[in-house]
Amino acid sequence: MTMKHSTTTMKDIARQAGVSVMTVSRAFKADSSVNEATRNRIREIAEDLGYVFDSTAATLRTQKTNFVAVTIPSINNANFAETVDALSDRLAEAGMQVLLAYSGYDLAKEELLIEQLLRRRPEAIVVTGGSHSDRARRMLSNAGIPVVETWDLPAHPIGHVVGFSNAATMHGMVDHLVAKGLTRIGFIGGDTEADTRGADRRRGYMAAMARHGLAADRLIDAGKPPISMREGAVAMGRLLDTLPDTQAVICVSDLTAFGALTECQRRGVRVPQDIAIAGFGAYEIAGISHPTITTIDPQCRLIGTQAAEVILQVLHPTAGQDIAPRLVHIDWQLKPAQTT
Amino acid sequence: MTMKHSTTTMKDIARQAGVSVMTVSRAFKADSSVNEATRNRIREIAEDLGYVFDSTAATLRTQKTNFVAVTIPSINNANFAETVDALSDRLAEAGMQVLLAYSGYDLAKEELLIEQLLRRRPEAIVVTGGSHSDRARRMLSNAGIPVVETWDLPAHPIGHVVGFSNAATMHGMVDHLVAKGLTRIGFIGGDTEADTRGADRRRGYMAAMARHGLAADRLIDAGKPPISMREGAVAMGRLLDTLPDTQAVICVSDLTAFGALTECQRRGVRVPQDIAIAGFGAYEIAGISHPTITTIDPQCRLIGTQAAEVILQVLHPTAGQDIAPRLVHIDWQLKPAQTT
DNA sequence: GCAAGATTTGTTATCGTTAACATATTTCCC
DNA sequence: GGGAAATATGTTAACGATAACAAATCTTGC
Repeated sequence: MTMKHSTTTMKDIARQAGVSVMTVSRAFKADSSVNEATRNRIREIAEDLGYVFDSTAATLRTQKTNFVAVTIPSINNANFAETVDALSDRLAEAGMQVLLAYSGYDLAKEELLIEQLLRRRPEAIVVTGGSHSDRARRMLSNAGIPVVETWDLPAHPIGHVVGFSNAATMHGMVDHLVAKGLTRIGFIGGDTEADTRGADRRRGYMAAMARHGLAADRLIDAGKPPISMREGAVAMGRLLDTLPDTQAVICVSDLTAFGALTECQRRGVRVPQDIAIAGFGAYEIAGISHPTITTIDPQCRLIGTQAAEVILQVLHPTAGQDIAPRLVHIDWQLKPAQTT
Repeated sequence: MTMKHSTTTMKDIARQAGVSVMTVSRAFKADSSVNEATRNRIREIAEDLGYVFDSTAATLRTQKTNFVAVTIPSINNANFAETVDALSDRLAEAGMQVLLAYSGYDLAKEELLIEQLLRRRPEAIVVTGGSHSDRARRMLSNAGIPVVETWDLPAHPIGHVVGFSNAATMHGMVDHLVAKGLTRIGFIGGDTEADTRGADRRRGYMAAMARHGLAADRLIDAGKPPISMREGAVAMGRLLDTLPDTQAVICVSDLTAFGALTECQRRGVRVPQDIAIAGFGAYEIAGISHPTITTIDPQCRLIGTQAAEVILQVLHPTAGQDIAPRLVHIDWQLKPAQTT
């Protein structure tokens, strides 16, 4: 219980305990051979001095940081939060931590983040999506650590992949709606450039409509991602104003979809009788709103645990395991709205 | 464009450029005196070798990490996400990064996180809430860095505080409902131990009811936090089953409140005519659901920017500024539901 | 052309920890 | 009781960067 501990080091403890610094170091390692009495004495003195282990120094010497860097587009997104949560949980079991950074759906910012993260020498890096700036791709390739791209199936993966085809989910969704006899189907999404996964879904919608011989011309651009509930409501208003005969609308996310739903409720448009509403992400709200929202469950947590699994396998390969890039396909599921 | 860069260091660049390591180091610092031609040559070689600066080593030597540690209860919470986002933005302007960790509403886990974070030698640490384990408090006090407690007004602050009284917000809410002539007011919240802010709100509700001479006996325990929408719906079901004459219900968060709202809709209970619903947090859903939800806006982003401001002031005190612990009061606001 | 000052580069030591090796002490078995 | 094995501790050097100081090179004005 002294003050000014900011600078307490193993040296101080060693002096006080009358041992060498190395013995102190060993006293903190579980498996090392130190006399039990000595170890306890050292631990006590450390506690007393308010000692906090300096992992910076240890990292420099051992070249092991024991953390995995993760980039996501937004911190305020339940989908990515679940993936990160599952990832952290699984990695924590292996004694590793996650260092999280978010890009704000901006590839230039992502590039910057990746550089900053790599400077801290992570053991592996997980990025969301398969679109990155050229320099970001180069840095990732050269980093000499496992790279996992998630939430996407990039055409030219950098390293490992744990994801699904966003476009394919929209094929599934369009098929589902068409099977219900709906043909005049719209799409509410964001600015194509920024949210690459959203853009993929939009393309998937268009391709799927074409496959059914239907016009994919009921596209509402709701601005820069992420598209909020409010923007979803505004977009729905525009759709109802301009194309009132629309029978169904697919939204880029469940939050957008919920906003759209509330706009219908405000206008007295009945859902799903007058218009069906679908989203993406299997957010809690999709299953509990009244009425519920048809959605795609991308299995957020599974993406996280699988990414962790890939990392652990590649970092600690057991005999006979190849070190080839992994490509893990995540099976998304369509969850229809409850027809109560 | 060589391979195996995992170990490229300034030494390698120095050798290739025919200069000393120190010159390489200087070539990466903006203000240092290096011949422009030399600097460019070094930068080129670095790029060529795929060099990535090793901040671990720099940190050890300079004793500056340039990051602030932050703990929040949950990563999947828009309120905390906004606070962290605002905090990051402001700190980024000053060239600092945020290292985020979440405790899962578990004080034992928070203690562990705090220790792990301090080992990385942050310049400052921001924690959510004012309740911590004894050892956590001790570690924070002894850390020798600025400590900011947020989202609360602790009776015995560790260092600086940027927050508000959760109990006071509930006084405001009860007053608001009573002013509308409602007296049979319930509360849906979580397990008292785990979510200390939620517990404070619950206590605030009870005190406020007592102040009005009303019975605070319509308490529904919705389980372990965070209380989801679904749990809110279930809790509302129990309230309607057991105390159908309840006129208003305050929920521990807007998400809980929305779940409660949907349960009313499923049962044909009219909101707000039959029962009024209030929440907490000014989540987007509170303002857009149909009907909207009365809520408390705790000014999440302001908490973040103010916390950043405190940290920057304390870390770089300008002449004449005291270094006394700051106590920043955040003015929450009650946002009534729209009466359309 | 030369001293004084400015600019550029180099040398050495160091941050706090730990791997690798060396040495001292204890245990244990025949 | 002697020596091999096991246990406990110490010494040295290193991880990759940079602060502090030293030295070399270049400007500049008279």
